Amino acid sequence: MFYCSFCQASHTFCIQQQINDHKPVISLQFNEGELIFDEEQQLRGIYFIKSGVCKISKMSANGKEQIIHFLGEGTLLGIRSILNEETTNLKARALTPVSVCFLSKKSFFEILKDQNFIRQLLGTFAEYLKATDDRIVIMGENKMVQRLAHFLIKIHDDFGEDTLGNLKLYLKREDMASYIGVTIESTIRMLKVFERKGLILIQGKTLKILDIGELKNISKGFSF
Amino acid sequence: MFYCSFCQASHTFCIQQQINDHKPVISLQFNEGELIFDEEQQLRGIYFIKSGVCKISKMSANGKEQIIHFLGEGTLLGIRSILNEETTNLKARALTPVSVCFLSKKSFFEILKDQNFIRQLLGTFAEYLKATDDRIVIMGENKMVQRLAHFLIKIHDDFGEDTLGNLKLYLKREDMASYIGVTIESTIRMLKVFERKGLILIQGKTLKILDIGELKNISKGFSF
DNA sequence: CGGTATCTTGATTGGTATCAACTTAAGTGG
DNA sequence: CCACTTAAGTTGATACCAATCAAGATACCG
Repeated sequence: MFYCSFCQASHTFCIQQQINDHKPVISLQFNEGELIFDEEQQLRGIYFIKSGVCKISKMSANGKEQIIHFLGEGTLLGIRSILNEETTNLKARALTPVSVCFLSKKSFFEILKDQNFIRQLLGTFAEYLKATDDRIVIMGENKMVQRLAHFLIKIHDDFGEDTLGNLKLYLKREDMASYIGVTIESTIRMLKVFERKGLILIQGKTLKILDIGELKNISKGFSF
Repeated sequence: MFYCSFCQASHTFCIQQQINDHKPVISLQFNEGELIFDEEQQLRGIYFIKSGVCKISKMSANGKEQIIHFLGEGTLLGIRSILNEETTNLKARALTPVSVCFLSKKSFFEILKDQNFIRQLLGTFAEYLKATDDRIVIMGENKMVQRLAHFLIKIHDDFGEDTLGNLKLYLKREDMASYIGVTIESTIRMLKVFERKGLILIQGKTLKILDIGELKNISKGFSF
């Protein structure tokens, strides 16, 4: 969690506070796998994730889905298109049950009058932009080993472990593949390699990180 | 050029106007190849490109340079790090002679009090974010033909042609390679293929687009 | 004019995509 | 609860694209 350079509180807290102070706020629930919004869609407002995880993706020219980010609680969705009065450029789908606040366009522009809020928003955008720049660099890595290692670390850091030490966020092989930009088959094969090397443990659907240090080395291009 | 949803003028114009209205504005010149700022640097302010083109890049884990964007006039540099009070996450280098306005951090935060400016800035950020999302998707394309075709179209659209119909922006093979995420050798080879197919014309340093329609098809994954 | 940066070409290796088949798991309705 | 259907995961064989290594050509600059 990062802290707002203007108000010294964490962004998540601030933004949520602002949104809550502004009525009406509509609460919405999405089931696992449900579509929050699609590409090229006209939104009526923005979404603030209260809990759950969703994947943000975009269809590539060849019809493959490229996952841009996995986003969890405290994230705003749909702002870009609302701000620019455009249709969405990305698709958002719930990976777990997701609970959001929906804020109408009108209410959003109302909050936007608040000097403090708008500055927080700029800070949030800036953070998001940094993360997105990093994604470009990672996608430019020519070896998938590195990208897979990076992905595992990211999921571990962002969403943590359950009580048994397994990754809390379960992802299909398909989604892993879409995120790192390779085929499902290659993903499976490389996961097996990681398992054989004692870096991870695969038990059915669950995945456990065993040697995060070595994974970090791999993601940096060392050894292998 | 896109138009501001708030003030109906083009962003470039508006932002420049705002900056000019705010003294002191320091004008700086950078020669071709000169570094504007490096990664992990502490900036004292932001830069507004008045003319010229620069490349924004980041070192990947394996020590290769990944070019994120080529940015021309009307672009703001360094805002992300100033807003978040962090060091830069990217490197900016002049590709042509570049003329910028430098605006101190203090002056920037002064302008930031202007409700209108801050909204324009949000709009600009949003646009930039969209472009960056697209970059991720393109880097995820597994075939370099598509990425090269896309790159050529982009340089053509963003920076145009000279009076002879050649691409106005000259780029080294190295920079093309860094942008599309492949080796220099592969870039050269694929350019030759494009030339043999009559899509482009290579004359020494200059490059001319002959069949932009077919390049667009290739970038979308058709044929080839 | 010599030295350095950039560009180019060839041969080889290796990583991933692709295709095809199969296994396992998860629903679903009778 | 079982038979059926579909989704997800897995494995192997093969082809192809791009990286790598090595060498040379060309342009550029002091």
